[in-house]
Amino acid sequence: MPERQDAAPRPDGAASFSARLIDWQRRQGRHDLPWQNTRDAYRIWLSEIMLQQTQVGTVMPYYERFLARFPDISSLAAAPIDAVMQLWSGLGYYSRARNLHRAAALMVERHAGQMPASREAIEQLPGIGRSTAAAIATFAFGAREAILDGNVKRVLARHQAIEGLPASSAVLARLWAVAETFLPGVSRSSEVSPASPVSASEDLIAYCQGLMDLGATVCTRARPACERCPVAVDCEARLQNRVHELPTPRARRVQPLRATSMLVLLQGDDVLLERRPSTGIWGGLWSLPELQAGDDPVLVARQRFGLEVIELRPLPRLRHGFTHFSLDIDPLAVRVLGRQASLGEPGALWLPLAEAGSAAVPVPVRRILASLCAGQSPQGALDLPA
DNA sequence: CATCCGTGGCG
DNA sequence: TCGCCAAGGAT
Repeated sequence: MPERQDAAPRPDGAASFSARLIDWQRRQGRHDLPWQNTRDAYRIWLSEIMLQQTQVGTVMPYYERFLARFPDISSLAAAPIDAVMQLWSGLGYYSRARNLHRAAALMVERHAGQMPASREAIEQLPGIGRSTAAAIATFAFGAREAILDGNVKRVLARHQAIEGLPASSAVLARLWAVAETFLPGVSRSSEVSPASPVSASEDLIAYCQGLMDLGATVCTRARPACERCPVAVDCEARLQNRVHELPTPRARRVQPLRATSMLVLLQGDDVLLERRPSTGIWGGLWSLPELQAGDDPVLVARQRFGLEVIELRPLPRLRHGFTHFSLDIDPLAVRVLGRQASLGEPGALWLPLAEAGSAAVPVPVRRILASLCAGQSPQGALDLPA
């Protein structure tokens, strides 16, 4: 199987896919994102993890905060997990943060606190799959590795007119094969700019970045700008007038609606948070105790937490959307006494209401706490709008 | 291999 | 308002 089918100039005189993409990236690509213009494997790794299933604009403030608090692998490895989760709170997919923390510790233990340099070794770390490992190896070490994220899948599926669900194994295998075939050749830098040859690793970095930039800014899902695309002349989807139908969209399904009730247990200025299990939704985050349908909040407060209820007030319902279901949350503010009875209970924590919203909590809990904080009276009564 | 895991932006 | 999904990986 020819590894570099595309590396040579095409018979029709057009430059290769990679040469056109590299040239485009240098002229039209993104060059000033916070995680660019560095070869620091830690910074690149952190950005790649945050950017998984998350858009650039969302990531930026989280990235800056995280880097300021944990500037390198060893500081991250030494941090308590709650400090890591707190900086991830609101970003979603919280297993990414737990795996990041685990991987940092593994690198301290096994790799002298350094990111290993090969794609294969990087891929052994938790939370890092083939594509993320390839991106880190490329950007940090100038490796020649194919990436295949959502942007690249869309670009390649269109350019090669590959039908079928990109998540299916057959289509995925074809996309990986194309991604490898299109990699720049080992010594083709002179093709791009003969007057000022650049190193092969710089070409590889520009190619990798260019694939993602093209998907993010030109070959977008809706309304792609084919007139600005450097590989439009031989894009099969465009030639067949099928750009809008590729890649094949996922079959949609009805999203279930679930419901829960959350207890906001208040004593003095403090609210009770519970640590969620490390698996499942909001894994490892702190949250409000949940009430099963039909549970009596007075009994739950007494039996589960040893607290006596003084006052109850339902708060407005929130609907929170996830990728695969929606959740209606009915918060119930409860003023209680008897807090010492629950001291020492593992996985429970009293925090000042004003601070709890900035702890490692999921977004809807932060919203509940914020609304309560805004309506809190100095005496500590549940002074809330009816 | 299909499902699960968050949140926010956008058409 | 609502469906879609974004620099994916683990199970």
